[in-house]
Amino acid sequence: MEKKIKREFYVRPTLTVAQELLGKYLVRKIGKKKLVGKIVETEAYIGPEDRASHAYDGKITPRNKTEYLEGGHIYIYLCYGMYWQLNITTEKAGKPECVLVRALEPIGEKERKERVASGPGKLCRWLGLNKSFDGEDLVKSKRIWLEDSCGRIRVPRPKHIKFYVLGSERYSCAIKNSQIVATKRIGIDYAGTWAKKPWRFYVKENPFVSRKLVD
DNA sequence: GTACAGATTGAG
DNA sequence: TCAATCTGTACT
Repeated sequence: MEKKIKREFYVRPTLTVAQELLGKYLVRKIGKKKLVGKIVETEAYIGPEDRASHAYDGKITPRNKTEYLEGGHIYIYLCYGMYWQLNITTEKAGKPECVLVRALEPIGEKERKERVASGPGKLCRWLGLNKSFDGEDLVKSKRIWLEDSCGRIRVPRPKHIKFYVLGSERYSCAIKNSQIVATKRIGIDYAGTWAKKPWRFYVKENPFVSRKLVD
């Protein structure tokens, strides 16, 4: 039933993963309820060379150590003292590369219209993510993972109903190349020439991308 | 121990 | 345009 995305997907070049993550479904299970969102915006952070990366110059600290895990793990940290930032590691263990998930299009009847996950901080707040997810393995976790499609969505329900399915609508999972927009990354102007790299990717004209620099 | 910046957000 | 808010990191 569930088709979790496997390790091989993540253990690849970061720029490839960052683009192919667009259109994938992030599933978060909280008790019996599931929250699902389609990834519509990402940013790539590439290892010791990338001045904007927390692993710049090979730095390893208590905060960023999970960034060095094998692809498919979560690296999460607190920013500005109040917002968590969800990153998905890529490449082999020891390579500190990751993809920052910046925005989700909520899937489900009620949330569908609201921009509750349009921004890296909002997204973590919506999904209830925090430090306890640092190092979590998306390939094995029972509380958060990714899927290629979301044909059947279970949504929060009254207790007396076993569960119900929201429509039978199937969403396409792959975003065509022509639908992917690449821009410079947000909030890292201090990174010199690295700040200019077009390593932010989002789905063209999608209303759920984060507020800044929308099309 | 103390200082300070930061991969943000929402209100004004 | 700006303040909220606090951890990690660098320095004394």
